[in-house]
Amino acid sequence: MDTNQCIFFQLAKASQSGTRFWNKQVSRLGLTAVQAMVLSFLSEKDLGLQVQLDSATLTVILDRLAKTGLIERKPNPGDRRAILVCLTPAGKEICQKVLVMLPEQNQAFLSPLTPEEEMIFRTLLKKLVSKAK
Amino acid sequence: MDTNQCIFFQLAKASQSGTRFWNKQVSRLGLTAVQAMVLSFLSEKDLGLQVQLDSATLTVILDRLAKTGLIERKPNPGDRRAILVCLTPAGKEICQKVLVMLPEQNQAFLSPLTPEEEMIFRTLLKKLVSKAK
DNA sequence: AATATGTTTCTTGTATGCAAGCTAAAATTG
DNA sequence: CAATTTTAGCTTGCATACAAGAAACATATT
Repeated sequence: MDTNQCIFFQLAKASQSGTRFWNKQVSRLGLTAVQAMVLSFLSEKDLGLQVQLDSATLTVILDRLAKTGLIERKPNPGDRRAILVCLTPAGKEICQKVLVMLPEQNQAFLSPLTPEEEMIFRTLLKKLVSKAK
Repeated sequence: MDTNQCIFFQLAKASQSGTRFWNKQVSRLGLTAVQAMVLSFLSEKDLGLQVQLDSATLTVILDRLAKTGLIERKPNPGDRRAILVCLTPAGKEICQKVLVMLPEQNQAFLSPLTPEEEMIFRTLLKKLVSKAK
């Protein structure tokens, strides 16, 4: 079997290609690809639980976002183990910009595919991952 | 736009899912996912140029493979800047096992898709990445 | 031959990603 | 209600990923 045909390899390279693409855009805001993603998740729900990031990874990313003054950790009144991750005013401002760029850059990256192909691709991607252990 | 629908995010998670899957298999050989991939590339051509890895990244990976005695760096007679990466006997042995596992585990990971869907998926994946900047 | 330019590898520094293990605080159970 | 188990976040240690740049060597040009 040709190693280039390895699906693990291909997915990794596709992911890297997408991350590089997205990274170029958000680096103008002083953010990394993952940081921008975390910010946009924060704008949706107050919790970063959707991020599917390891808690160890998320801790460090939040550290950096806190250091640059975009988020704040606040105590959670209902559960003293937990924290509330809140956007600062500066964080809200940048987050707005990210939310504008997100659909634009998704479109741009997906432009090699026709709308129909995009839909099929997204469907198959979801099907593949949802059943993976 | 729902951040979960972000293609960069989805590709990253699909890639991580695949890497975790493959990692579980090759960890029994004492290898990481990337190390196993590099070894299988070495078995094809003498050069690791197909790996599409940053030279900085590759250097460290080769360091680890050399430390565990699976590869050796040899001087390249034709170009004194370059090196030849060679499999040691131990490296060849493990590489054989990797090459057996590779198609098996590809099949296993892709099992949520029908053969037809798999073909479409691979085609679209290639189309997407080949035109990405 | 001497200079300029390009190439190959390595080094350094920064940023994820994850396993393993810790602590404090909940939630559960007897 | 006291003992056990679970959970949320953090720390540490290791393994990619990549930008930037250094060092050594090769190639092209003059």
